[in-house]
Amino acid sequence: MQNMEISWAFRELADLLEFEGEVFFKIRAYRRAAKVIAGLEEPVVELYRRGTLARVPGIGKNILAKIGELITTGEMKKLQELRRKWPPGILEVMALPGIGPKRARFLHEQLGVTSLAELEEAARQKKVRALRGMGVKTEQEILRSIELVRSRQGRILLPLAREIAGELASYIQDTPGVYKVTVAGGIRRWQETVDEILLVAAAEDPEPLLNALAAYRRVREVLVRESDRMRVQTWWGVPVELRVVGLPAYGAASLWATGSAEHWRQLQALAAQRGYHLDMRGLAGADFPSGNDESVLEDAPAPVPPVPGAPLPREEEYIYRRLGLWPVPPELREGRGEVELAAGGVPPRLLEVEDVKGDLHVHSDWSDGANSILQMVQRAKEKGYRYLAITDHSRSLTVARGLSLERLQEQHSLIKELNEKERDFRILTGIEVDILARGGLDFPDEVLAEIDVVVASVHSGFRQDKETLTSRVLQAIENEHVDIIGHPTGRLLGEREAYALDMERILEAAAKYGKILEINSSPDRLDLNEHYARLARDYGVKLAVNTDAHDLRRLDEMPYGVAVARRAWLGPEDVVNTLDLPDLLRLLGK
DNA sequence: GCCGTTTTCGGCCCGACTGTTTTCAGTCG
Repeated sequence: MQNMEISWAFRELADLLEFEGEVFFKIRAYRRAAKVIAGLEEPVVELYRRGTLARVPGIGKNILAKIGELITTGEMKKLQELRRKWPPGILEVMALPGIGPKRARFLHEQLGVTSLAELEEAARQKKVRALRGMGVKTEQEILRSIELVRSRQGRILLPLAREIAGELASYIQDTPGVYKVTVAGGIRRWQETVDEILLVAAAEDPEPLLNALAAYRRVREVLVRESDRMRVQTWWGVPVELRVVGLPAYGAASLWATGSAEHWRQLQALAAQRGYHLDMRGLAGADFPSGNDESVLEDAPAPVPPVPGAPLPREEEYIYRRLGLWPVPPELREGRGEVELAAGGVPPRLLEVEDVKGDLHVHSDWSDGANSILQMVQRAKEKGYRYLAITDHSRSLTVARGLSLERLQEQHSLIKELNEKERDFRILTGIEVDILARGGLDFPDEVLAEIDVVVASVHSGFRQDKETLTSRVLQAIENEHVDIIGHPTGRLLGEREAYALDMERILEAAAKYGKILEINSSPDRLDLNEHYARLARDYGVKLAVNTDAHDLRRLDEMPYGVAVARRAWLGPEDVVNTLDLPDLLRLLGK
C-alpha cells in the first residue's frame, strides 16, 4: 500500500464526512493527515511496522488505527460504510467551485441530485434557481463550472502520471525477456497534464509482457489487446498503453510514442524527402547499425527521468542524425518549429536543473509552511543551492498566518543572525506580499525597501474584472521595491482558471520596469505557463523559476518549472536564479 | 479528529466576498 493510496483514502473520508455535516475539526484532522501522509518521504507501511508512525504530527490514536486497518486488510471500514451510504457522484458535485457541503446536501435533498449529470439537467430545467438561497446567477455559475470540469476530465497532473508510469515501467522491466522500457508520450515531453500513459518496451516476444500487464494488481480492465500492444484501464482511472517492439525498431517506436503527433509527422515528412521511410517499425533504408547488439542494453536510462534534459537513447539520436537534425529533447517535440531549428546550426542551450543556484520563493513555519527556516536552508544546501529566499505570506493573508510587521522584522533579524554562521550560502530575507483586492500592497514602501526579495502575488479578488485585476498587478510592477510577480496568472490546474489579465500590458510593464515574472514550479500551478514564459522572453522580461515550496519535499519540484522553461525554449540567461549571488544582488538592486 | 498539557478536557475557526437576502448563509483562500 503506497502513501498516495492511504492519503487518498483519508481525503475521501474527509469529503464524505463533510457532506454529512460532521464537525469541522474532525474533517480538518483527516485532511491534515492526508496531507501529511502525502508529504512523507518514507513509506507509511515502513513507519507503521517500525512503530514510529504515531510520532508523525497529525497522526493520533484513531488515525493510526485506521492506517493499520488499511495496511492489514486493504480497506477502511468507516470509509466503506460511507461509500455505501452516499452515491459517488455527490463528491464531484461538492467539488464544483461555489458548491460546498451544505449546498451539495441541499441539492441532494431538494432535487435528488447525485451526480454532475443530474445537476446539469436540473440547472438546464431551471430548477436550481427556484430553490431557497439560490438564484439565476448561481444556476449559471453551476453550468459554467460543470463545463470547466468536463473539459479537464480524464486528465491528471504530471507528478501522479510520473508516479504511476514509474511503478508500471519497473514492473514491466522485471518481466523476463524484457530488454528495456521507456515511458513515452506527454510524460516524457513534460506536458502539464496527460490523459494517458504510453510505455514502449523492447523484447523478442511481446506475449509475456502483455500477460504481465493484464495481470497487474492495479489494472482494472483490458480495453484492447493485439499481438504487440495492449491498452488497459487502471485503478487510478488513467488508461495505460504498452507497445512491444523488437530491438531494431526500439528507437523509432520510442520516437513515435513520445510524439507529439505533429513532431512525428514532420519527422516522417523529412525522412521521405531524404529517400527514407520512417514509421514506428524503424527508419527503412537506414537501420540502427547495432540494432541487435547486446551493448545497447547497457545504456538503458531510467524509464521516468528525474529531471528534464535526460540524455536520449542512442537509437533515437541515431534517427535524428540520419535525418540531418541534432537530437531534439523531448520537451521541444511539439511541432512548434523545433524541426526547422534542429536542421541547422547548434542546439540551443536550454535551462537545466543544475543551472539553478537558488530558490527565490519558499515558505517556512513562520506562516503556512510546514518546516523551519533552518530545515529549508539545510535542504537547499543539499541541493547545491547558494542562496534561498524565505518569502512568507504578509499580514492580510490571515488563513496562511501571514506575518505582521513585528513578526516580519523578528524573522528578518533571525535571518541576519543565521547568516553570520553561513559560509558560501546566503539566506535572503523576503516576503510574499499580497497585492490587495482594493489595490496596493500589504506592506508600506519603507518596509519593502529593507527586504532582499519582494515577491508580490494576488491571493484575493480573483473574480474581479480584467481591467481591475490588470491594474492591481500593474501597480505592483510599478512599485520600485517589488522584484518578482509570483504565480502571475493565478491558475490552479483543473481547479481554477487563470484570472482575467491583460498579459500583454503586464509584459510590457515588466519589461519597462525591469521586473521579474515567476515560473511557479508547483505542478498544479506551472504559472507562468510555457506560452507566456516564451512570450515574456520575447518582451525581454526575465524570469525566476521558483518552487513556492511549503515543505521540504516540495523544494524538489524545481524540475517541473525547469521543464516549463525548456518547453518555452528558455536558456540559463533568461532565468535570474541561475545567477551567482553577487550578480543576483546587483540585479535586485541590493 | 489531534494536541498539549495547566494530565483529561478545552482549544482548534479567520475574514472577505458573493448572491441572496431583508439580515445572512455559504464558500473559499
